[in-house]
Amino acid sequence: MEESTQGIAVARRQDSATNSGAPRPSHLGTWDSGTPLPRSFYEHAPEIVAPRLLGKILVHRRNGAVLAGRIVEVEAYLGPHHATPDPAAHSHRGPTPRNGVLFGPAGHAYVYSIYGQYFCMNVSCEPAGQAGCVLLRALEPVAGLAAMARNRGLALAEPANVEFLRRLASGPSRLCQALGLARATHNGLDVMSETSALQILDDDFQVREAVVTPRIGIKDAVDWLLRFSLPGNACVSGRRNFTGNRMPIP
DNA sequence: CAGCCGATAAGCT
DNA sequence: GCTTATCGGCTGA
Repeated sequence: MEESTQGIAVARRQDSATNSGAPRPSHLGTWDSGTPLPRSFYEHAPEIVAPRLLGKILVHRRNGAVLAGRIVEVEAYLGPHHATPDPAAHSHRGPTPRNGVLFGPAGHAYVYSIYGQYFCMNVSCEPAGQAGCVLLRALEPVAGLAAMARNRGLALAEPANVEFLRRLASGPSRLCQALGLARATHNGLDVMSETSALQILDDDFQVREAVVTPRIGIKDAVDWLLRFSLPGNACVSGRRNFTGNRMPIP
């Protein structure tokens, strides 16, 4: 599989059987499995882990149902141990009841409520004691689209079109709503556990480059280049015209 | 399409 | 008391 050059990430695994290799959305492709990443994957600085998470699969299993999407947009938030502390990070004033998960071991979900009505999900990075994390900002849905639409209060579009896919999980709180994630049920879960309801899986989808831009919706450190997205992917949140540069995945 | 605005409550000072 | 890592609806161009 490869990253796409237009619109949506592309699954080529089945293309040879059905057409001449034209790009097609990966939700029509064959995502069916994958393996959790090792703990060591998460035990690096968030600005390294964040771009590496692009293309990985976030899976929520609930009552036999599988809701999943490919990660297409992330942001890094630096822990207070960093040389220049990150004023936009929840952890920047040290541990509190809310952000405790961030100071624990790497590879755990930090789910918090925001604006009284939404949730956002991060993955903790770095060894215990260091509170770097990666905010998951957008998915390209690959499984459980009908359930996601229901969770989001949207009408199911069949066959799925790009605008429908985009509305499902393009935004950090849309993502949580689509997958049914909440602080009470998912904060602190280990995303690399084989038995966890919430996992991040690697299915060998290859990503070579990321677009780098400033982070969204923050007031401090607005010029830090810590937002990473899949080049040209339609499910990335916000405006489609990026002014960011491309960088190789570290 | 870009920009503004209100909803709504946990979390922290 | 004040802020907030958002979203969706509305306005105006």
